[in-house]
Amino acid sequence: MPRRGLRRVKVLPEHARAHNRSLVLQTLFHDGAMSRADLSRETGLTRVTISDLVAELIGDGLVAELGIREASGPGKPAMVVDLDRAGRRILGMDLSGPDRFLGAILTLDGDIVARHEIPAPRGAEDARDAVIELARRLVADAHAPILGIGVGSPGVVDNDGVVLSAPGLGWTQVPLRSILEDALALPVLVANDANAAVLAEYTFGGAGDDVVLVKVGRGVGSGLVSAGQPMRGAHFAAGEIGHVTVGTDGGPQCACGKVGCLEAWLSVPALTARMADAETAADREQQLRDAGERLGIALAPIVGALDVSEIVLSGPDELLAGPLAEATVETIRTRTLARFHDGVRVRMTAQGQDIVLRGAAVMVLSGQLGVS
Amino acid sequence: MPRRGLRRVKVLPEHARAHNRSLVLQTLFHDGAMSRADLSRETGLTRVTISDLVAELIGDGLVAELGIREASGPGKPAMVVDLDRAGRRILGMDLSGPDRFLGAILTLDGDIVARHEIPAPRGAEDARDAVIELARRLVADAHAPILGIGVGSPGVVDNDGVVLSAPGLGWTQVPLRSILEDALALPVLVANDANAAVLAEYTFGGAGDDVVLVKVGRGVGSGLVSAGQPMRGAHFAAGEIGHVTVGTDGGPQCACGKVGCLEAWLSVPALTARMADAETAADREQQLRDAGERLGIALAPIVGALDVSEIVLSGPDELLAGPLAEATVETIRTRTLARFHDGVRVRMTAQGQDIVLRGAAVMVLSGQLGVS
DNA sequence: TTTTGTTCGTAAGGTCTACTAACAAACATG
DNA sequence: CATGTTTGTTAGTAGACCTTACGAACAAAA
Repeated sequence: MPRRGLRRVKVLPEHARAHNRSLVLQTLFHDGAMSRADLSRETGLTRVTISDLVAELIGDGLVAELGIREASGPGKPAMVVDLDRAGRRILGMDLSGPDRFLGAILTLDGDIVARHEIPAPRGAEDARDAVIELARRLVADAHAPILGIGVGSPGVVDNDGVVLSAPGLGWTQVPLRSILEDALALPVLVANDANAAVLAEYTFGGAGDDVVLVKVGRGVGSGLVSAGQPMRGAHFAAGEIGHVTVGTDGGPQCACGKVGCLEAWLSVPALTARMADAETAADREQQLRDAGERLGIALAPIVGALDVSEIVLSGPDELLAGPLAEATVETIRTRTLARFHDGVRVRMTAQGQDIVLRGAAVMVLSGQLGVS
Repeated sequence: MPRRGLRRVKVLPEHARAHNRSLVLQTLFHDGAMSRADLSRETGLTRVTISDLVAELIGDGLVAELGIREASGPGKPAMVVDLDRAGRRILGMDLSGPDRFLGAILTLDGDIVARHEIPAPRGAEDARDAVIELARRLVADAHAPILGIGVGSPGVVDNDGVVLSAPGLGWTQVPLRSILEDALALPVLVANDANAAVLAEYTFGGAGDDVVLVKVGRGVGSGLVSAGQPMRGAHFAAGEIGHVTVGTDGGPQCACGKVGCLEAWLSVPALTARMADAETAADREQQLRDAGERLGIALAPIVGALDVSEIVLSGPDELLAGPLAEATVETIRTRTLARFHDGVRVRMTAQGQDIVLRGAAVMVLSGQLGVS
C-alpha cells in the first residue's frame, strides 16, 4: 500500500464563499478602488455575486463605498468601492533588532502611522513582558480597530506561533502567539524575521514569485518565496543559512565553533570589524567583494535548485550595496549554468529598516483577509 | 499601490465537489479498501455525501464494491469499496536513458505490468516519432482503459508540457504534451525526469514532505518536494544543479566549459572513468568519498535554506551506495548547523531503475484523479 | 426466542452558494 | 426625444452539503 499522504481536508461551499470573499479583497488591494461591475469583470464572478459579497464586506467594515464615478461614457455611472484602508489598522512588531524591540501601527497599505520602541531586556521572562508592553502601547495609539498583530521574531517559529528557539532572546518553546492573544484579545501571527521580511518584499516590494531575501544583521538569515508561496521547511527552519559553511578553503572563525560559516563572513559585526581593520579604501572594497563572493558561493546551489529569479538584500546599505552586491551577482552567474539564470537579479530592498514591520503587516493581511 | 499578485481564480461549489471527489480517491488510494462509513469518518464528510460521491465514482468506473465485510461486532455489516485498481492503467515513459526510451503500463498502485523500450534516435524529429511509436505499442498492451500518459523527459519542461530545452534529444520548444495528445487521444502529462522521480519517491517511496531527490546518470539532476508540493522554479528549471560549481578549489573540467561542476564530479561517466583509473580498492573508495563530499558541499546550502529532512539518491547502486552516500551525509552534517539538521537522512531510493516510470504514473494519478 | 442497542446505507427536506434572466435607473448620443 | 449602454438589484434555479429520520442487518443480553 502506498504511503499515507498529507492529511487533506474536505471543502464545503462556505469555504468557496470565503475564498471568493478574499478574492474580492485581494483584487481591491492590488488593483485599487473600482466598481462592482469592474470587480465582476476582474474576478469572473457575476455582478450579482459580487454585489452580495461586497454587501457582506461593507457590513464587516472592510469595504466602503467611495462615491459615484463621474460618467465617462454611456450607461449608469458606477459606485466606486474600495478597501476601507483607513478603517482598520495593523499592529506590527520586529523583535530582531540587536538591542531594541520595534513596533508600529500600519495602514492596510503597509504605511507606518505610529511607532514605538522599547529596549530589549536580557532575560527570557523580561523579554516576553516587554513584547506585551510594547503591544499595549501600540494598541493605545491605533486610533482605529486593529485587524491583527504580526510579529517578526528571531529564531525558529512553528506554524502555531510558538518560538521553538531564539537564542538571542533566551527563548525556547515560547508560545508567543497564545501569550499575545491572551494578553490583547486580538488575532496574532508570528514568524521568523527574515521570513516576514521576504513577505514585505513580495507584497510591497514588487518581487517576483520566486525570490530569496537575505537579511544581514547581527546574524545572517533568509526568507524564501517559491511560486508565490512562502517556504517553511520540515522543521520550520527554512532560510536558516547563517551557519552553512561556504567554500572549501577555510575562512573566519564563527561563534558557533565552526570555520567559514556564512555568518562569519557576512554579518554586520564581522563586516564592520574587517572594515575597521582595513587600511585603504581599496582594501575595504576588496573585503566587501570577498564577502559578496562568499554570499554568491552559498547562494549558487540554492539558485540552481530552486530556480530563483531574484535575490534581495536587506541590511546596512553602506555595507551591502555596491561592491558586495556586485560580487554576489557575478559569483552566482559564474557558478550556475548561465542558460537559465542569466536573469538572476541581485538588488537591495527598497523597504529599508521597516521591512520586518511591513512583513508582519503582510502576515496579518494574509492571515485575516486572505490578501497577499 | 501594492503590486499585482498571483492571478487568483474564483471557486465555485462544483470545485468543492471535485475536491471532495479527489479526497475520497486519495483516502482509498492511501488507506486501502474500506466502507462508506469508514470514508465518512476518515474524511469528515457525512455518510450521505460519501454515498453520493461514491455512487458517482462507481458510475465513472473508478471505484468498485468489493463485497460485504464479515461482521465483527454489532450492527449491519459494511459494504467495502475500493479504487478499481485493475480497472484502469497508466502509461509511463522515461526518455532520460542514455540510449533507450523506456515505457511501461502500470497499475494505479504503480506496479509495472508490461514494458516496452525502443532505441533513442539521434535527430529531434526521429526522437519525437520514436516516443509516439513507443506509446502506441504500450497502448496496445494495456488490456484496460488508460487513465493517462505520463512522461519523464530530460531537460526543462514547462507547465504546458512543452520541452523548452533538452540538448540530449536535440529538442527546443517541443510541445510534447500536445503532440502525444493529438497522436493518442489520451490525457498527457510531461515533466523533467528528476522531478518525476521525486514524485515516485514521495508517493511510493515513503519520503517525507520535504525531500530532495538527486538523480545521477549521464548528468546530475534533482527534484524537490517542499511541504508536499513539487517545486518548479521561475523558469521551470528547479532542480537543475548539474552545472553548479562546487567548492573553491577548482576541480575536474566539465563538458559545459566550466571547472568543478557537480556533474563533472558526480556523473556516471565521470565516476566510472575515475574508478577505472584508480589502482587500488582504497583508491577507488577515496574517489567515491571525494565525490560524495562534493555532493554534500553542493547540498548543504540547499538543506539549510529549504530545511529539507531527507535526501534520496537515485542511480547506480555500486557507485552511490556506500562510501559516496556516507561521505555526503557526513559533509552535510559538518557544513550545516547541527541543531536542526542532524536528522537529515541520506539514502538510496528503493524504486530502482523504474523510478521515472513510476513518477510518471504519479503525475497521471495527480493530474487525473487528484491523488498523490 | 425476544428484546435492545449498534452500525450501515439511503431518503427527504433545508440551507447556502453562485448562476441565469429580467428589469429599473441613469447616462450619452443621434 | 428615442435609442442604446452600463450599473446594480430582484427573482428564480441548480448544485452541494447538511441535518434528521428510517429500514435493514447484525451482536449481545434477557
